Amino acid sequence: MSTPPLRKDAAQNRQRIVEIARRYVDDGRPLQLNDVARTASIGVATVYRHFPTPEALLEAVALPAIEKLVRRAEHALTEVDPWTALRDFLAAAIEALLTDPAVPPVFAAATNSLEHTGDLKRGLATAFAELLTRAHAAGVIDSSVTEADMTPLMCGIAYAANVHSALGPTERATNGLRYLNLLLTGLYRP
Amino acid sequence: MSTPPLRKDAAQNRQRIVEIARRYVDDGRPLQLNDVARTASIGVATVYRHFPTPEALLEAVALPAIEKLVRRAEHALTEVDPWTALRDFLAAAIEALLTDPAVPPVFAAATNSLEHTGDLKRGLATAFAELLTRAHAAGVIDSSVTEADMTPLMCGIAYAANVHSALGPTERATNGLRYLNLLLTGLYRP
DNA sequence: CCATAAGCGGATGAGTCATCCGTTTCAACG
DNA sequence: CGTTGAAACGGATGACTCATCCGCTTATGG
Repeated sequence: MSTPPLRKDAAQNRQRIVEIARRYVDDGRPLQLNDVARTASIGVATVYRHFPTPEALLEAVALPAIEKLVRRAEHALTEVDPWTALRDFLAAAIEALLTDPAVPPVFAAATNSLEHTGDLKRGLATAFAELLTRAHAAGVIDSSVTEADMTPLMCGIAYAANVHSALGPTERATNGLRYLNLLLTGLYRP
Repeated sequence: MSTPPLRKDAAQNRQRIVEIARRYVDDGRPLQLNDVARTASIGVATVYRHFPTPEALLEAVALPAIEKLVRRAEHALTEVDPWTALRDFLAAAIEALLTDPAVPPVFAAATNSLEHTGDLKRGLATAFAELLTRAHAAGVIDSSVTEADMTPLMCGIAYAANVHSALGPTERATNGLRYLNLLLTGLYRP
């Protein structure tokens, strides 16, 4: 599975493509590979070689945000109170989903369909599972909720916050956190 | 605003188009107007004349389900206990969203962009508002939740239940109701 | 039965997508 | 250094989707 390191020019092109793609995502423009290639003044084939599909490119764009979230998860695992740990991590996840438009599709995609972020997402799932196990053991959350529910629920909250396309980023973030609080209230068992 | 009645052949074609489109939706095939036209053995232009965009066609497909939900809302308004009324109606909404794949996009779309279901959706919003007002007055739900939150939250739950594309319809419905219950627990103020 | 407006259909041009293959560039090695 | 082969490049191209336009057909009501 080990890939030989990219040639210098290839690495440069790859990075440039991701940078351009990031702008597309931030501006809400559709991520069309031909279009990205033209903007980057790079041959279409080069773009397709690096990223066979728009999803693959989007993954690369979302990578830093996902990595950051993984670090947050690791940090959450050092928190002693299971409820606080879970709550803080979920808030971080919602923040990532609402802050970076590249994140939700990657988060929602099936893990095994992902080339670049598959491992990271599996890591997140493990962290989720651990946080949930602790919370269950402490008896602070609804016992019927499993790890398999968490990603969908987070995506659902982010989706709900984004449905009002008229709202600005700030209101959407606020709504996302409000919705998360409703869910947390529903989960909590004092 | 009153439209003269359609000519007989036109009405027939329209109905046929919607029927074919319904199959597409049920099978999860993308609703491409050219494609629908060919399947229906009807000229492309005819389809475009009746439904300028795929969204418009989807609306027509979703119409019966939305009408049914409106009737449910009216029924809920006759229930005396505000909490029961709200809960039952929300369950009906989730059921509609999860049962009919045509419903979620229509539900999530901005009301004012809709040709056929705009009035119905406004009616639903009014019913929602009334149910919420009663629940607030009775002090049984979180006071910060407004009518504007309800549609997004319902869409979010439906979305969460559908993220696991691997699951069958039954499991998805079950999960949707579980998620709704979590939300309801979070909303409830005893 | 006729006139006419409403409706029909499919050919077509604009636009997007992704592949193929001849050319160029990098980097390892003598 | 110069050579060489593999790696990477690029853009022309054919397949495909989209939606419009306009000449033809059919329902309807007088």
